[in-house]
Amino acid sequence: MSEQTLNPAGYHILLALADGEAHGYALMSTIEELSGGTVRMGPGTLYGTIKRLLANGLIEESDERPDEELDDRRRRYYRITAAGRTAVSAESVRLARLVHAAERRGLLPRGLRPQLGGAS
Amino acid sequence: MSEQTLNPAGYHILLALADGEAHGYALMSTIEELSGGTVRMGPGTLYGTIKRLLANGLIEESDERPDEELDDRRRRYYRITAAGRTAVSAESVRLARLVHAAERRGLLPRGLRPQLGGAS
DNA sequence: CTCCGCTATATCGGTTGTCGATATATCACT
DNA sequence: AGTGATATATCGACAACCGATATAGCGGAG
Repeated sequence: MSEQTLNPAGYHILLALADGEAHGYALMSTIEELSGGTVRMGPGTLYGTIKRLLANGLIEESDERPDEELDDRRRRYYRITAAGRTAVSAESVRLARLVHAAERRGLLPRGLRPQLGGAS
Repeated sequence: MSEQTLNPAGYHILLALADGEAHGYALMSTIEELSGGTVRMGPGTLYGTIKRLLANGLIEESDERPDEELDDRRRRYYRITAAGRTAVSAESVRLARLVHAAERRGLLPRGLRPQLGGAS
Protein backbone atom coordinates (compact mmCIF):
# COMPACT_ATOMS: atom_id res chain seq x y z
CA MET A 1 0.00 0.00 0.00
CA SER A 2 2.27 2.73 -1.23
CA GLU A 3 5.32 1.08 0.25
CA GLN A 4 8.32 1.16 -1.99
CA THR A 5 10.65 -1.75 -1.41
CA LEU A 6 9.92 -3.22 2.01
CA ASN A 7 7.34 -5.93 2.21
CA PRO A 8 6.36 -7.70 5.41
CA ALA A 9 8.66 -10.59 4.54
CA GLY A 10 11.54 -8.25 3.82
CA TYR A 11 10.95 -6.43 7.08
CA HIS A 12 11.14 -9.63 9.09
CA ILE A 13 14.37 -10.63 7.40
CA LEU A 14 16.02 -7.26 7.90
CA LEU A 15 14.92 -7.21 11.51
CA ALA A 16 16.46 -10.60 12.08
CA LEU A 17 19.67 -9.56 10.31
CA ALA A 18 19.97 -6.35 12.33
CA ASP A 19 21.27 -8.55 15.12
CA GLY A 20 24.14 -9.88 13.03
CA GLU A 21 24.92 -12.09 10.10
CA ALA A 22 22.92 -15.23 9.45
CA HIS A 23 22.29 -17.73 6.72
CA GLY A 24 18.95 -18.14 5.03
CA TYR A 25 17.68 -21.27 6.66
CA ALA A 26 18.42 -19.95 10.13
CA LEU A 27 16.27 -16.91 9.38
CA MET A 28 13.16 -19.06 9.16
CA SER A 29 13.39 -20.17 12.77
CA THR A 30 14.68 -16.80 13.97
CA ILE A 31 11.65 -15.10 12.48
CA GLU A 32 9.33 -17.64 14.02
CA GLU A 33 10.87 -16.94 17.43
CA LEU A 34 10.80 -13.17 16.88
CA SER A 35 7.06 -13.29 16.44
CA GLY A 36 6.33 -15.67 19.27
CA GLY A 37 5.53 -18.48 16.89
CA THR A 38 2.70 -16.72 15.06
CA VAL A 39 4.61 -15.98 11.85
CA ARG A 40 6.01 -18.80 9.78
CA MET A 41 7.86 -18.01 6.57
CA GLY A 42 8.18 -20.83 4.07
CA PRO A 43 11.20 -21.34 1.81
CA GLY A 44 9.43 -19.87 -1.20
CA THR A 45 8.88 -16.52 0.46
CA LEU A 46 12.27 -16.62 2.16
CA TYR A 47 14.56 -17.14 -0.80
CA GLY A 48 12.49 -15.04 -3.16
CA THR A 49 12.60 -12.16 -0.73
CA ILE A 50 16.33 -12.59 -0.15
CA LYS A 51 16.88 -12.29 -3.88
CA ARG A 52 14.86 -9.09 -3.98
CA LEU A 53 16.65 -7.62 -0.96
CA LEU A 54 19.99 -8.37 -2.58
CA ALA A 55 18.88 -6.73 -5.83
CA ASN A 56 17.77 -3.64 -3.94
CA GLY A 57 21.02 -3.44 -1.99
CA LEU A 58 19.39 -3.81 1.42
CA ILE A 59 21.43 -6.91 2.27
CA GLU A 60 24.64 -8.34 0.89
CA GLU A 61 26.30 -11.71 0.95
CA SER A 62 29.15 -12.14 3.37
CA ASP A 63 32.40 -13.96 2.65
CA GLU A 64 33.20 -14.57 6.28
CA ARG A 65 32.81 -18.10 7.46
CA PRO A 66 32.14 -18.95 11.09
CA ASP A 67 34.94 -21.49 11.53
CA GLU A 68 36.91 -23.98 9.52
CA GLU A 69 35.42 -27.01 11.19
CA LEU A 70 31.95 -25.85 12.17
CA ASP A 71 31.34 -24.72 8.64
CA ASP A 72 28.65 -25.93 6.29
CA ARG A 73 29.55 -25.03 2.77
CA ARG A 74 25.94 -25.08 1.61
CA ARG A 75 25.19 -22.05 3.72
CA ARG A 76 25.14 -18.56 2.35
CA TYR A 77 25.52 -15.83 4.94
CA TYR A 78 23.96 -12.40 4.62
CA ARG A 79 24.48 -9.10 6.35
CA ILE A 80 22.37 -5.96 6.42
CA THR A 81 23.67 -2.91 4.55
CA ALA A 82 23.49 0.74 5.57
CA ALA A 83 20.60 1.19 3.16
CA GLY A 84 18.90 -1.82 4.69
CA ARG A 85 19.28 -0.39 8.15
CA THR A 86 17.75 2.87 7.00
CA ALA A 87 14.83 1.06 5.41
CA VAL A 88 14.08 -1.18 8.38
CA SER A 89 14.34 1.80 10.69
CA ALA A 90 11.85 3.83 8.65
CA GLU A 91 9.47 0.90 8.54
CA SER A 92 9.83 0.40 12.29
CA VAL A 93 8.85 4.02 12.88
CA ARG A 94 5.81 3.55 10.70
CA LEU A 95 4.77 0.42 12.62
CA ALA A 96 5.42 2.09 15.94
CA ARG A 97 3.00 4.82 14.93
CA LEU A 98 0.35 2.21 14.16
CA VAL A 99 0.93 0.38 17.43
CA HIS A 100 0.64 3.64 19.30
CA ALA A 101 -2.66 4.34 17.56
CA ALA A 102 -3.84 0.86 18.55
CA GLU A 103 -2.81 1.51 22.13
CA ARG A 104 -4.78 4.75 22.25
CA ARG A 105 -7.82 2.83 21.08
CA GLY A 106 -7.47 0.24 23.83
CA LEU A 107 -6.55 -2.61 21.52
CA LEU A 108 -3.45 -3.69 23.39
CA PRO A 109 -3.55 -5.69 26.62
CA ARG A 110 -2.12 -4.01 29.67
CA GLY A 111 1.11 -5.89 30.27
CA LEU A 112 2.58 -4.87 26.96
CA ARG A 113 4.58 -1.75 27.67
CA PRO A 114 7.15 -3.03 30.23
CA GLN A 115 8.09 -6.31 28.58
CA LEU A 116 6.64 -8.10 25.65
CA GLY A 117 6.35 -11.69 26.76
CA GLY A 118 9.44 -13.53 25.64
CA ALA A 119 11.92 -14.04 28.44
CA SER A 120 14.65 -12.63 26.25
CA MET B 1 3.21 -14.94 5.61
CA SER B 2 1.01 -17.31 7.54
CA GLU B 3 -1.52 -14.65 8.36
CA GLN B 4 -5.09 -15.77 8.10
CA THR B 5 -7.46 -12.97 7.30
CA LEU B 6 -5.82 -9.65 8.17
CA ASN B 7 -3.76 -7.98 5.52
CA PRO B 8 -2.01 -4.64 5.97
CA ALA B 9 -4.87 -2.86 4.20
CA GLY B 10 -7.44 -4.60 6.38
CA TYR B 11 -5.49 -3.72 9.48
CA HIS B 12 -5.46 -0.03 8.61
CA ILE B 13 -9.17 -0.02 7.98
CA LEU B 14 -10.03 -1.82 11.20
CA LEU B 15 -7.73 0.49 13.14
CA ALA B 16 -9.48 3.51 11.70
CA LEU B 17 -12.90 2.03 12.43
CA ALA B 18 -12.00 1.19 16.01
CA ASP B 19 -12.57 4.87 16.73
CA GLY B 20 -16.14 4.78 15.49
CA GLU B 21 -18.21 4.46 12.35
CA ALA B 22 -17.06 5.92 9.10
CA HIS B 23 -17.79 5.70 5.42
CA GLY B 24 -15.35 4.32 2.89
CA TYR B 25 -14.08 7.47 1.30
CA ALA B 26 -13.36 9.06 4.66
CA LEU B 27 -11.17 6.08 5.53
CA MET B 28 -8.68 6.97 2.83
CA SER B 29 -7.81 10.30 4.42
CA THR B 30 -8.08 8.94 7.96
CA ILE B 31 -5.55 6.25 7.16
CA GLU B 32 -3.25 8.77 5.54
CA GLU B 33 -3.38 10.88 8.70
CA LEU B 34 -2.95 7.83 10.95
CA SER B 35 0.32 7.05 9.30
CA GLY B 36 1.63 10.59 9.18
CA GLY B 37 1.14 10.78 5.43
CA THR B 38 3.40 7.85 4.55
CA VAL B 39 0.63 5.40 3.70
CA ARG B 40 -1.79 6.13 0.91
CA MET B 41 -4.52 3.65 0.08
CA GLY B 42 -6.10 3.99 -3.34
CA PRO B 43 -9.75 3.21 -4.06
CA GLY B 44 -8.93 -0.16 -5.58
CA THR B 45 -7.37 -1.45 -2.39
CA LEU B 46 -9.95 0.29 -0.21
CA TYR B 47 -13.16 -1.07 -1.66
CA GLY B 48 -11.75 -4.46 -2.43
CA THR B 49 -10.59 -4.83 1.15
CA ILE B 50 -13.91 -3.57 2.52
CA LYS B 51 -15.66 -6.27 0.56
CA ARG B 52 -13.36 -8.89 1.99
CA LEU B 53 -13.74 -7.60 5.56
CA LEU B 54 -17.52 -7.71 5.17
CA ALA B 55 -17.38 -11.27 3.86
CA ASN B 56 -15.23 -12.31 6.82
CA GLY B 57 -17.52 -10.64 9.33
CA LEU B 58 -14.89 -8.25 10.65
CA ILE B 59 -16.93 -5.17 9.78
CA GLU B 60 -20.61 -4.62 9.03
CA GLU B 61 -22.61 -1.95 7.32
CA SER B 62 -24.47 0.44 9.55
CA ASP B 63 -27.98 1.75 8.97
CA GLU B 64 -27.52 4.80 11.12
CA ARG B 65 -27.28 8.06 9.29
CA PRO B 66 -25.48 11.09 10.75
CA ASP B 67 -28.25 13.63 10.25
CA GLU B 68 -31.15 14.27 7.97
CA GLU B 69 -29.67 17.36 6.39
CA LEU B 70 -25.96 16.70 6.60
CA ASP B 71 -26.44 13.37 4.96
CA ASP B 72 -25.01 12.19 1.68
CA ARG B 73 -26.97 9.27 0.42
CA ARG B 74 -24.07 7.94 -1.63
CA ARG B 75 -22.16 7.13 1.54
CA ARG B 76 -22.07 3.71 3.07
CA TYR B 77 -21.13 3.60 6.71
CA TYR B 78 -19.29 0.73 8.35
CA ARG B 79 -18.65 -0.31 11.91
CA ILE B 80 -16.24 -2.81 13.39
CA THR B 81 -17.63 -6.08 14.77
CA ALA B 82 -16.56 -7.99 17.85
CA ALA B 83 -14.66 -10.40 15.64
CA GLY B 84 -13.00 -7.45 13.94
CA ARG B 85 -11.93 -6.02 17.25
CA THR B 86 -10.43 -9.36 18.24
CA ALA B 87 -8.56 -9.59 14.95
CA VAL B 88 -7.16 -6.07 15.03
CA SER B 89 -6.16 -6.55 18.64
CA ALA B 90 -4.27 -9.74 17.88
CA GLU B 91 -2.53 -8.12 14.95
CA SER B 92 -1.63 -5.12 17.10
CA VAL B 93 0.03 -7.40 19.63
CA ARG B 94 2.00 -9.03 16.85
CA LEU B 95 3.17 -5.66 15.53
CA ALA B 96 3.98 -4.43 19.02
CA ARG B 97 6.27 -7.42 19.41
CA LEU B 98 8.06 -6.51 16.19
CA VAL B 99 8.41 -2.88 17.18
CA HIS B 100 9.80 -3.95 20.52
CA ALA B 101 12.35 -6.11 18.75
CA ALA B 102 13.27 -3.15 16.55
CA GLU B 103 13.64 -0.96 19.63
CA ARG B 104 16.01 -3.46 21.25
CA ARG B 105 18.12 -3.38 18.11
CA GLY B 106 18.37 0.39 18.20
CA LEU B 107 16.29 0.94 15.08
CA LEU B 108 13.92 3.50 16.60
CA PRO B 109 14.90 7.12 17.18
CA ARG B 110 14.86 8.35 20.76
CA GLY B 111 11.85 10.63 20.83
CA LEU B 112 9.38 7.92 20.03
CA ARG B 113 8.03 6.78 23.35
CA PRO B 114 6.49 10.03 24.76
CA GLN B 115 4.50 11.20 21.74
CA LEU B 116 4.35 10.00 18.20
CA GLY B 117 3.90 13.11 16.14
CA GLY B 118 0.23 13.67 15.44
CA ALA B 119 -1.34 16.28 17.72
CA SER B 120 -4.35 14.04 18.15
C1' DC C 1 -30.91 25.99 -13.57
C1' DT C 2 -27.09 24.28 -15.88
C1' DC C 3 -22.45 23.38 -15.86
C1' DC C 4 -18.40 21.88 -13.45
C1' DG C 5 -15.35 20.12 -10.10
C1' DC C 6 -15.27 17.40 -5.94
C1' DT C 7 -17.03 13.61 -3.27
C1' DA C 8 -18.16 8.75 -3.17
C1' DT C 9 -18.56 4.02 -4.52
C1' DA C 10 -17.31 0.35 -7.59
C1' DT C 11 -14.91 -2.62 -10.96
C1' DC C 12 -11.32 -3.85 -14.14
C1' DG C 13 -6.62 -5.59 -15.71
C1' DG C 14 -1.76 -5.74 -14.57
C1' DT C 15 1.71 -6.31 -11.38
C1' DT C 16 3.74 -7.91 -7.30
C1' DG C 17 3.93 -10.82 -3.16
C1' DT C 18 3.18 -15.09 -0.85
C1' DC C 19 2.56 -19.96 -0.53
C1' DG C 20 3.14 -25.06 -0.71
C1' DA C 21 5.30 -28.44 -3.36
C1' DT C 22 9.12 -30.03 -5.39
C1' DA C 23 14.08 -30.66 -6.66
C1' DT C 24 18.79 -31.14 -5.51
C1' DA C 25 22.77 -31.16 -2.65
C1' DT C 26 25.17 -31.70 1.67
C1' DC C 27 25.55 -32.89 6.36
C1' DA C 28 25.60 -35.82 10.61
C1' DC C 29 24.79 -40.13 12.36
C1' DT C 30 24.48 -44.94 12.30
C1' DA D 1 26.14 -47.24 2.57
C1' DG D 2 21.98 -45.51 4.03
C1' DT D 3 18.80 -42.38 6.28
C1' DG D 4 16.80 -38.20 7.87
C1' DA D 5 17.59 -33.40 8.86
C1' DT D 6 19.69 -29.21 7.02
C1' DA D 7 20.13 -25.84 3.27
C1' DT D 8 19.35 -23.47 -1.01
C1' DA D 9 16.59 -22.80 -5.06
C1' DT D 10 12.73 -22.69 -8.42
C1' DC D 11 8.09 -23.40 -10.03
C1' DG D 12 3.09 -22.51 -10.70
C1' DA D 13 -1.09 -21.17 -8.23
C1' DC D 14 -3.33 -17.93 -5.75
C1' DA D 15 -4.20 -13.65 -3.09
C1' DA D 16 -3.29 -8.84 -2.47
C1' DC D 17 -2.47 -4.42 -4.14
C1' DC D 18 -2.55 -0.56 -7.41
C1' DG D 19 -3.75 2.99 -10.87
C1' DA D 20 -7.01 3.88 -14.19
C1' DT D 21 -11.46 4.19 -15.29
C1' DA D 22 -16.58 4.43 -14.89
C1' DT D 23 -20.68 6.13 -12.81
C1' DA D 24 -23.36 8.92 -10.02
C1' DG D 25 -24.66 12.40 -6.46
C1' DC D 26 -23.09 16.66 -4.48
C1' DG D 27 -22.49 21.94 -3.93
C1' DG D 28 -21.34 26.24 -5.71
C1' DA D 29 -20.54 29.68 -9.78
C1' DG D 30 -22.24 31.92 -13.28
